[in-house]
Amino acid sequence: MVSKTVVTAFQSAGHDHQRCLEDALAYAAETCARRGVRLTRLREQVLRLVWGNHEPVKAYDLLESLRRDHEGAAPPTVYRALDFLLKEGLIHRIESLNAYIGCGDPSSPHTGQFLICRKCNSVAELNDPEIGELIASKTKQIGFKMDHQTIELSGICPKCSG
Amino acid sequence: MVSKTVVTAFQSAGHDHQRCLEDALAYAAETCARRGVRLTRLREQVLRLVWGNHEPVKAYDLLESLRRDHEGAAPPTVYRALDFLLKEGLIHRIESLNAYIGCGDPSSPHTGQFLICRKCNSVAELNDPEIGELIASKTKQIGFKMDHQTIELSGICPKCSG
DNA sequence: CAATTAATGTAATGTTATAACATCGACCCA
DNA sequence: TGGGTCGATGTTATAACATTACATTAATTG
Ligand SMILES: [Zn+2]
Ligand SMILES: [Zn+2]
Ligand SMILES: [Zn+2]
Ligand SMILES: [Zn+2]
Repeated sequence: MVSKTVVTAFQSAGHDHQRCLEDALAYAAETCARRGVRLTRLREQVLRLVWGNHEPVKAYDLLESLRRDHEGAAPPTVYRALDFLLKEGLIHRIESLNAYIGCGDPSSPHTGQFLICRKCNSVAELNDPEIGELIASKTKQIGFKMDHQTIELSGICPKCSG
Repeated sequence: MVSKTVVTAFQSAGHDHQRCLEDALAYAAETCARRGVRLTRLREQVLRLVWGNHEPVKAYDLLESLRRDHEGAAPPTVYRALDFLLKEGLIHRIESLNAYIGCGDPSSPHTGQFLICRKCNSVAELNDPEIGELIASKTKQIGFKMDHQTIELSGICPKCSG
């Protein structure tokens, strides 16, 4: 998969999410295999839950879902899986929501630029190099050595404003 | 005060923070008076504590400080004051740190772009129109009606890398 | 098959934030 | 000046988010 500016678009009505989900899981499995890290049953299940839709998911909601077929799940169960998935770039954390969302392109590490619809809660992810580079150059000008960007944009998505 | 790109710079060694603090408080008082809102003793005290230095401050640290001369302070005491100060644009919330920092230019509402040093914890605030407008134009292109930006950049400040 | 390390289980606790209702105090207007 | 109104604060409890610490189990390696 080649790097793209719109990593995950706002989804249209006809979106085949079952397919979208299975693709993401297959791609994650492949990515982990290539890297020699273990996408265990538990981690895969959490990833599947995060990918349940295109909305950010909260840790304790994941915990509740997880408990449906994983009786002993506790907060560390979820947070450890999330830490792994974050580290491998399979999901992103949305700081302004304390929530997590699947990444459509874990091939190369990136921080992403998130468009969050405050009406329907859906999220699109950009990885726009112009934005990243403009910010990098502006911060460099004032002597700042940037190593991470958090960019979260709140508003109304095309579907909700249409 | 005219709008500036670097709202709050990284501070140099000789920085007269006492002066900086008093200016900010005076400016806040003036701004509130102009708007007809009440910068009460409590709110001013919280603002003073947030402006204690150029590092983000956590709500429960504020609470602890506040209790030194305000015996009955409880979480709502702090959070209500913070809500007021946020609404009036006198402080900003740093989402990635769950912390709060004074705004050097509350004259016009803005969201700010924060440079956060992960070594010394100091923060600089930009309000760079090029960044804001590039992001606005990119998001508009895909039909997103943006109404709020969260931009938080982590790295090493000039003082710490020098 | 032991030894080692990674992953998960389990209990407790720490940290951040809000809800709900009571009281107080500033301000306005008879 | 007294009473009404509304914004601000007090107070108690709890919700929501996250980590520590230590025990146990599973995978990997020699
Ligand atoms: Zn989908
Ligand atoms: Zn991504
Ligand atoms: Zn200062
Ligand atoms: Zn500001």
